[in-house]
Amino acid sequence: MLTTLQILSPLNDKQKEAVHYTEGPVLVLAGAGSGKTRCIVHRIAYLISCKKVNPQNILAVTFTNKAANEMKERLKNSFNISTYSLWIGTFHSMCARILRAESDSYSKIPFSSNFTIFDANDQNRIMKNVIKKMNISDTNFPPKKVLNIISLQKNNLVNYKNFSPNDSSYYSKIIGQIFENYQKYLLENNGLDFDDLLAYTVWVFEKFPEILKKYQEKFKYLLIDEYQDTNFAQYQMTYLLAKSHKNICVVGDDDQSIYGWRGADIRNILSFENDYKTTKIVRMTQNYRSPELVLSAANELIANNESRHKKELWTAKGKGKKIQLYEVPNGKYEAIFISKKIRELINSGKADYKEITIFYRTNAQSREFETQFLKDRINYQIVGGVNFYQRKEIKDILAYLRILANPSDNESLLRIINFPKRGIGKVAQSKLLDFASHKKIHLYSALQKIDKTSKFSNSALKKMKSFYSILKKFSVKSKSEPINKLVKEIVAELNLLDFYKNEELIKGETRADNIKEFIASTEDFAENFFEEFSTEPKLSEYLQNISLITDIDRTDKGDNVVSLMTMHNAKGLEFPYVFIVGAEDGLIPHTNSMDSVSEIEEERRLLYVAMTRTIKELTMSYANSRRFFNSYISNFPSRFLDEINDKHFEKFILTSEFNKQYSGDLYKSQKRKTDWKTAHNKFKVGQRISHSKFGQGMILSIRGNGDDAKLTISFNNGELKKIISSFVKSL
DNA sequence: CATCTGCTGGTTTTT
DNA sequence: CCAGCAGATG
Repeated sequence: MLTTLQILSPLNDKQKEAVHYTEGPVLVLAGAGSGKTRCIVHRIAYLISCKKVNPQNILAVTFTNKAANEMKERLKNSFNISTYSLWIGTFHSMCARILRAESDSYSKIPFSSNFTIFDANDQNRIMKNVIKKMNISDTNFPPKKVLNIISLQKNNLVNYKNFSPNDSSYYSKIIGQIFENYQKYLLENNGLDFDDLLAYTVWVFEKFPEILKKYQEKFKYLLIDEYQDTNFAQYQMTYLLAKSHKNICVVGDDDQSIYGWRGADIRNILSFENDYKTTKIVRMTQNYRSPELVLSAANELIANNESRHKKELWTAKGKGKKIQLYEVPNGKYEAIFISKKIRELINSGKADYKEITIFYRTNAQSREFETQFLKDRINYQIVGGVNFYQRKEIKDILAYLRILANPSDNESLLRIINFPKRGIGKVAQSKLLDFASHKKIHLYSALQKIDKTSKFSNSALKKMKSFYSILKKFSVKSKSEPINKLVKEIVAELNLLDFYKNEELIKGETRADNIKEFIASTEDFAENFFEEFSTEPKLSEYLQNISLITDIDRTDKGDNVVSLMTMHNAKGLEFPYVFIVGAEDGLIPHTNSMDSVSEIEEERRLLYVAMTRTIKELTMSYANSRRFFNSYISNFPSRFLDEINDKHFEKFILTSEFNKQYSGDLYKSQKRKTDWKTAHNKFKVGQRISHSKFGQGMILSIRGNGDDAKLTISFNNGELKKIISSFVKSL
């Protein structure tokens, strides 16, 4: 146990205040690099060591599982605190845990504790089927768009029963019906999507006061990190938990709110003091991370936002180097020259791979860097992007595991009923589906119950029986054997490694490698689990942990590599050498996020977040031309660059040098005719319009500027069309 | 019933 | 440019 002095002395006055003030509501407005994480860790240590608070009475919510793990490590290593009974995790993981704990004790909760968590891929598949079954066209109701709408509803605690859009259009009515069918399908599968984890937890708290009371009493001290990125469901959840004791400490920075599009509401942090009358506010404005030139550039940029708490970060660090700003001819050359710069940093001994990072706005931008880095032998790693656990070969194995844990999970069963190929094709599958729905049972038990009286051919019957017996065998093993052993046996029994070796050479090989890595990861998991709980993890323990793990959480291997990631994934991280690429109008701010002030402001915050990750040197670049599918587009430098005084930059133009090397092809692109300063859209998303031929409708999205803008419109007759803006009149 | 092929459409950001 | 998918073929 450490003394109060030992915990507080490394902190500055503001940080001390935030740690010290443990009773009642506290709002910590912590600017970028001001020691936010440190503050939370020390506060937890202070509560446990000095205030003698039982660790099981503390709940700390972080934005990623990675952040949670880092906090646990720091508590263990720096303060010798056991994190065994401490709840530290994301909202989603905490909700999953609560729902698994409570759902079996209450028959009114419409799912049971072994529920499957469906990820974005599953959601897509499911939504496609729902729409198909309803006999509506998926061009009028694109699954992803519909899912997006439903997601926002759920985050605002709207379910299909109380879904009542303010317009009574055909479009909205159908959305309501899709919502209902989708949700019912999830529950039939005993499955939840990400948003359900939040929404059902709030629902449970409100519906069963005794459950709420239990958690209110358990979590006497709440800490919420990144509060600026909470949505209404998360807001309501914390409000309910804090209601009785009000020992709630939220930490955040309105300037770093970058998830508005996901339902996050910046007002949650801006109006915290109104929600809790006796709020103690701590403002932390000293930045310990960035050199002065970088910080003041970021300050200047963010000062252009209207809706924010006014504040200016300062640093005691030296001036540092100017931001290097490069104009390059195109995306390919951007990668070539950055690769060169990185090579120089490494060879000169100035930096190690792991001290360098590249931030971009869209995942697609990573490709050019990957190819170039492979050529130049620069070790790199993509953080985020296509999730390891979402790869086909991994999801197939996971589907086996899921069906064993949750026999109602038809979705997973259908995924593997004919994988690897065992001769159960479309026809047999649809017969099985009919049989199951007729008997009102799920597919797994349908497999068990089919017999000669049902209309299956003898051979189909035999194949399905044998599939059932395989599952049955695994199922028995899953109850006694640890997860790592089970996975190994499944892979062996299905002969997956050989299967992939026979596939196309490169693809098959990486797939086989991924499976091996997956097996290794289950072994790691089992080992860690045993260390912590002194017992071997079974299937259910594994699935509960794995379903919410994302790639960002997995990157802790400490490899010495350059990190590539989106600006969104950069949140909470820091690197000595930062490269921000694609600083262009159209990328940041993104074309799809530039038709309202609030969208532009969020884009500005995103760039602000990216810039303030810098510990030593910041380099930015923009390209004149960029590959877009199979054509080229020309972008202007980001308007945000104009908002920063030139004295912060050292500018380079690489165009002329480049023209000599690469003439021809790459320069066929035409310059965009409109200047962003004058370009504007007369239409807004959500606006109602009319068209001479198709009648009235509502704008769902806008692409491009001015009269050339392409509008996606849902017309009242149910059709979805893409129309050039000049053919449309506002109502 | 499985496999092959040619077409389409998708790129904003993610727990 | 590429993955995923519908429809034709063996």
